[in-house]
Amino acid sequence: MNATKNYTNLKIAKLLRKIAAAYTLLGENRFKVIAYDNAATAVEHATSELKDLWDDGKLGAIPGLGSSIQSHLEELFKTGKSRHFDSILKKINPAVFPLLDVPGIGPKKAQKLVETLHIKSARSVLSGLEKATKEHKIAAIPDFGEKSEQDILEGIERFKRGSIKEKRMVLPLADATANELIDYLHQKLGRLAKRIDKLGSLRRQAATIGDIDLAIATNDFAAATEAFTSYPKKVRLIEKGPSGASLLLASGRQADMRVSRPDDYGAMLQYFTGSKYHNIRLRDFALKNGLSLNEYGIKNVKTGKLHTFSTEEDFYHFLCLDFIPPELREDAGEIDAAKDHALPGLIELQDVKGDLQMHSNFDLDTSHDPGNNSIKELREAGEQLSYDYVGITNHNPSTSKHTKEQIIAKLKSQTKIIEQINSTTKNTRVLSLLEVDISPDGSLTVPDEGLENLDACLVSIHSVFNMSKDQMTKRILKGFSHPVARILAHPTGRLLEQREGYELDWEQVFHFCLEHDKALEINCYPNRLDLPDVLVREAVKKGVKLSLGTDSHVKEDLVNMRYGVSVARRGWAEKKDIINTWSYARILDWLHKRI
DNA sequence: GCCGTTTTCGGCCCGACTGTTTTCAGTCG
Repeated sequence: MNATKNYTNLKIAKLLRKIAAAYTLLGENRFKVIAYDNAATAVEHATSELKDLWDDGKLGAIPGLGSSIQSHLEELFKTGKSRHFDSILKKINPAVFPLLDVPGIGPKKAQKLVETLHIKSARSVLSGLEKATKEHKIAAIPDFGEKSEQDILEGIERFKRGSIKEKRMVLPLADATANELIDYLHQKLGRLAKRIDKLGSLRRQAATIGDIDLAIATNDFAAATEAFTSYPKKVRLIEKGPSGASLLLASGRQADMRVSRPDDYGAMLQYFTGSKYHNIRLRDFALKNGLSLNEYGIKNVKTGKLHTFSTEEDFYHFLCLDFIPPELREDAGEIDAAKDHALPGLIELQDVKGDLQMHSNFDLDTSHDPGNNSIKELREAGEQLSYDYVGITNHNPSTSKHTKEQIIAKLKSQTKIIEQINSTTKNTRVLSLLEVDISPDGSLTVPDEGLENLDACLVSIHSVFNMSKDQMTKRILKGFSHPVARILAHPTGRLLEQREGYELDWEQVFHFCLEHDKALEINCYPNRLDLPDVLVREAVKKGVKLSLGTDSHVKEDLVNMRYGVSVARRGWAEKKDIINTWSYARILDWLHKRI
C-alpha cells in the first residue's frame, strides 16, 4: 500500500512525459511519442486520482490511456515500479530530464548539451550548463551558436526565477491587467481598432492564467503594433514582428498581442483562444470532412481553396457546428455536443439575483476575518447590482472567547438588526445566514439554540486540513448533515497558487447533496474559485445544486460574482443549476428547509 | 501506442519561428 501512495496524477503525468522524451531520443516511432504525450495530458486533465480509478477498475475511462500504458500503470500501483518504464529511462542520461523544463530546450538539444559537456547527474546539470554558457563553451557545439548560448542562459535564469516562484496569475488579476491594457489600446487606436479581444486561457476564463494574450482587428498593423509596444506600463519589449509583439509586464508575466485583418479575424480568434486540445480535436473532426483548419481560415483539402471568416460564429457554422462558448473549449465533449445541437445554455451574469456569501463588520467577535462594511452598506451595494437579496454570512463567534450563552446572545442581536433593515426596504433583502466552522470531529461550532433564528447556515473547513480523504469526508458530511446547514462553502479548501485542497470522496458528497437537497458553493473569491470547474461539471451532470458567493470582506468585492459565473460556465452550468437565479421567495423557502 | 457511424489497419493537427544553415531540425503554442 505504502509503495503506491505517492503516485499522484501530477507525478504520473511527469513520468509519462519523461518516457515520451526518452522515446524521442531512442528514435522511436514519433506517433508513439505523441501517444505518451497525449496520455500525460489526459492524466493532467483527469478529474479523479488515477490510483482511485484503478482501485475501482475504471482506469480505462481515461481517453488516451490504452491497454499498454494501463498495464504499466497497474504494475506501478501494485509494486511501486514499472519494469518497462525503468528499462526505458535507464537508457537515457538522467541529466537530460531537468533541462526539459528550461524554455527553448527540448529532448534533442538537452541530449546534445549533456553529452558534449559530459554532465552525468540530474542534480548538477543546471549549474553545469550555466557555467558552460558563461565560459562560452556552448557556441562551439555544432548546431549551436552565439545566440543559442545567450538564449540558454536566459532560459536558465527564467527557469530559476520560475522554479522559486512559478506563479500563474489568478483569473481576476489577469483579467484586470488585460482590461487596463485593452482600455489603453482603445484610447490610443480609436477607430483604427475594429475589435480588441482577449485570447487563450484568459478568454476561456480558466482559474489561473500564465501570459496575457490579446488580439487586435485592424487594417493598420503598424499603428497597432506601435501602440502596443509603447504601452507605458511595460517593463521591456521582448520581441516585435510584422503581425504581433510581446512585452514583459511588472508581474513578470508576458503580454502577447497579435494583429489580424477584420476579414479573417474570426479564424485567428478561434485559433489562439484554444485550448490546444480543443483545436486538435476540432482539426481531427474537420479533416474527416475534408477540411483543414489554420489561423487564417478553413481550407478545402481537395481544391486548396481557403475560406476566411470575420467572426468565430461563422467559422464554427461552416463546420456544421453550433458556436462553442470559449469557456467550454477544453476537449471535454463540447464538439460532439455542438454537432448534436446539445450544448448547454450557459448561465449568464444577469441571471444572478443575489449573492450568498459576504462578511460584515457586525460585532460577532468572529473566529476568522470580519468584513469592513456594515450590513446596511452591503445591502446597498447589493442594490446597486440590482440584486433581490444578499446573504450575510459572518463567521461564527469565536468559541474560545465566549460562553455558549454569549454566542447565542450575539447571534440574536444580529438577527434583530437584519430584521430591522429588512423592514425598511422591499428591494434588496438581507438573508440572515452564518458561515459556521466544522470542527475536526464533525460538530458545528455554534450551539443549536444559536442557529435557530437564522434563515440557514453555510458550513466550511477552516482548520486541521491534513486529514485523510476518508476522515475529511466523514467530518464534512457529519457537519453538513445538521438540518440548518444548507450550503457547503468553498468545498475543496484550495487556495490557488498557495495550497492544494483536501481530498474528498466526491461521489459520496454529491450523493449526500442530492439525497438531502443541499447545495455546494462556487466561491468567487479570486484565489479560491472553489468548487473548481471540473467538479462543477461533475456536480451538474448529477443534478447537484450550486450556489454562488463572493465571500466579500469589502463591499467593492461584490463584483467578483462574474468570476464565479465563469467557473459555473466552465462547468457547463445552466441557470437551473444555480440557486442564486431564484427569486427571493423561492430561495427563502429553500433555505428554510430542514432536512 | 491509441483509436474507430468511412477504419481492428492505417492513419495520427498545423503552422510559425529560430538559429544555423544553404534546405532543415527542433521547439513551441
